[in-house]
Amino acid sequence: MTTTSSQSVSAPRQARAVERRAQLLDAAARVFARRGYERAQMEEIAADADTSKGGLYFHFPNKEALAAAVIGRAGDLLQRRVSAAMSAAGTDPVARADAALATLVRTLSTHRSLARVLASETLSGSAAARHRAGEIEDDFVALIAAELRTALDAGRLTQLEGSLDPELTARAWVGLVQSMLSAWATGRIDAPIERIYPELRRLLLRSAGAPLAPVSDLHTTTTAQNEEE
Amino acid sequence: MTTTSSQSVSAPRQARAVERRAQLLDAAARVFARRGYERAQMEEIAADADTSKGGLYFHFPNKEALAAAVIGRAGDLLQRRVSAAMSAAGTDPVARADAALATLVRTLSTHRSLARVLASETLSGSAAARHRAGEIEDDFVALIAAELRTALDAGRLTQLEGSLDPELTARAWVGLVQSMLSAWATGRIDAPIERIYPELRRLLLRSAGAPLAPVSDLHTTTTAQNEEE
DNA sequence: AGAAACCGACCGACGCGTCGGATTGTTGCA
DNA sequence: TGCAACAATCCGACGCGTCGGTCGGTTTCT
Repeated sequence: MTTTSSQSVSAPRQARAVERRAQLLDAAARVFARRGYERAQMEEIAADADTSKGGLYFHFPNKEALAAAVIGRAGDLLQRRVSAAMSAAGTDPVARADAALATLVRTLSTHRSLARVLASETLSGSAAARHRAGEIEDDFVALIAAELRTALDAGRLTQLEGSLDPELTARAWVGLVQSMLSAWATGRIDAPIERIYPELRRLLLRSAGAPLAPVSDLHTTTTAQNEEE
Repeated sequence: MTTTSSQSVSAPRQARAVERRAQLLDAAARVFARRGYERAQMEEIAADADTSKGGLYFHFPNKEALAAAVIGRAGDLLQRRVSAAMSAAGTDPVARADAALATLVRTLSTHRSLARVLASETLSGSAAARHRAGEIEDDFVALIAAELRTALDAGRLTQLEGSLDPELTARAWVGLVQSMLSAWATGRIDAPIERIYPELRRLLLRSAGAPLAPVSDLHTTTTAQNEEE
């Protein structure tokens, strides 16, 4: 679990500035999502936020920092939502992992652009953003891996043959969720996530030999929903 | 299954030119892999192939066509290898799907740069290349989905609850393989594929309720290996 | 000789980041 | 309440480096 907050460069004091900054980040997320880092132009981001290049550069020193701020904020949002959902899910490791995945999917599916940005920024994107995106992913992997490990120790997972590697399995779970969401966000899958998710969840749980319907599936986590954004 | 061959623009008659073209594609694949489409410079690709920009432009009309040719060739290679492996695997659908996945992993793992290019080009990359990459992925999904469907009809898959969706499952399998390979190709996973693959395979088969060790696992497919590249 | 293949200086568009100057909001004081 | 002085925020024309692509000329085959 790496550092959580990402106040980026300087903490703006004036309330107006904070709001503006958020608007700019929203616009940047949209443009990065539909164009990718390299093709996104500062000009277009500014226009998308109803401001000018100068105004944009007043809040962010350069394109790279802007991208880093976008994925940083996305990471913070996910972090908060997921950890809230996990603690709300109680102590059963399978239930906790389940809740984490469900929250991840639900959050990203309600923010298509974030899903796209996170997906693409891991490979292309500026160095800083790429690094941060990797960190976020690693955090999730660690989170899931921990739950899998305790589930394993508690004998909650059916072992068909030699026990599974929690790290690798966690990495696989996260990777699968990422790739499905990315396919969905780019329209390569057109079905609604409501139909996709249960199936995805079943595949994941079965892959690890976890009991199938222990707790929450899709709408259970009504916790920690009313935040900003 | 979309068109298979991709002779790109014009079929060069002179033998030397064919070879040169292949060298250029190799270099392009390397550079695209380590820089991504946008950051890759024609100059660097040319240098990497021990030629000049002019020489490069003699064989390819522009950057976009070059990228399309790179992923086109990768797609053809995969297509050939995989279909050979599948028919060598006999008629059992699970064995065939298993062989397809194994070949996919083995081929891409021996061509790190192709793995990277395919992974990133799907999201960023030129329009043509992106489209072609999507086609390749869709072809594989269709291939696997077909096997899953017949396996399902033949009752070869354990149904724990409501039967699975072959398309979605296939999409998930391919997505998972892609994301693991991409993580491996970029060094986010450092373990050798020999260690990763068996675990990955187990996860995949278990996720669909397929019998675990029916046939080939890693070294079985000694078929259709000696080709170009 | 003629064609195929190659070279690399050069051109031009494009996009990031700058900067001098507007515009808007805030504060202190009469 | 009116208003100057100051700060915060915003504007957009321009500078300038960076490539993709061109083209006249050279080298290497056949």
